[in-house]
Amino acid sequence: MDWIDSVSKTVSGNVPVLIAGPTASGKSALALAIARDLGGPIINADAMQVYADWRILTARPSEAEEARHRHELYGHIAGDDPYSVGRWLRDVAPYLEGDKPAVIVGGTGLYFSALTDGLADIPAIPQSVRAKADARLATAGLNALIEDLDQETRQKIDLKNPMRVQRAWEVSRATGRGLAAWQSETGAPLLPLTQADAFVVNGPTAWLNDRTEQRFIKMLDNGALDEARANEPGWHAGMASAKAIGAAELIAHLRGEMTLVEAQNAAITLTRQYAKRQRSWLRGRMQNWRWVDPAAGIG
RNA sequence: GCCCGGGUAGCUCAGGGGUAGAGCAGUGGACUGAAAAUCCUCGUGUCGGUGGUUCGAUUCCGCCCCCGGGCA
Repeated sequence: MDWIDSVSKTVSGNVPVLIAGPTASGKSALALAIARDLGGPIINADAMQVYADWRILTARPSEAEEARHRHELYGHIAGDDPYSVGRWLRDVAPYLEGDKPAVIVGGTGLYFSALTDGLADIPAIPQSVRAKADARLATAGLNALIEDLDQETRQKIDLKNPMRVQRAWEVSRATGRGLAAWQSETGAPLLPLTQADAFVVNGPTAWLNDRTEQRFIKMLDNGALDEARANEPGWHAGMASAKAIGAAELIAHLRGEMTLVEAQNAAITLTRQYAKRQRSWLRGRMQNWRWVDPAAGIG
């Protein structure tokens, strides 16, 4: 009996199953086994796998896999359509109701935390406000954005982080209220942790790093370059799906700006760094989840 | 064999008589709508070896070893 069977046995079958973990940890295989047992759909909780254009590069389930079992929220968003945690929460909500429990699996810690801890009910920010923020940042600088914030928000966020500052600025500009005020009114979560079977799949760093490397090589074998070739014509670095690790590198290679080996090495390093950030999030915020180590057996 | 350049952190390299520093990699962390994003923290290493000069050498000098390039 392998680790997947061991873990599957501990699932109650009455509540949704959550499976988080760093890339290449083996969480998809666990999700498939559990979903088959329970009969419910597999729901994506990965910020990049929602995009349609990089199936191979983002390690999305193949068409064959999707034919074998029901998968939702995979590749349902166009690559140039900005997505967000908020949209994801609205997307998952219907699947929490089914009579057969859903298995929600992915590597985006923020999505899971928003699901089980709640997310402030802030209206969507119009593109025009994002554009204004971009312009102000470019011409007046980060400090100008910071000066526009209310005191409470200024104390709450990381002022050295341009994205956090810009987000706060956009919220205040678009809604007339500070981000901190909104967040202090965060409502109850859609799915409290107590009403789910939650697992973190994680192995030793060296084991994970090795799998990360093997997996990228496998992606190339599976046609990642053809995928890049297909995406190249309309591709631009600013589009939402361009953040998929390896996308910019493969495109650069196709355009003759780097060798395939360079592209591969860069992508592998980027993936390793990403997995480290994932581990950091999981260790910090998923202490109450059940930790499973595929390299050692059940945790 | 001779001449020139170089041998300094895992890698690429800067520095320079008072025992050394950046970038990258790596580490730990933060993160409530861009999150595969974004941001913060952490740098002792026989400064190739060995003799000498000096109060003191990784830094100057001699010899040796290795790597480039050039001349034969």
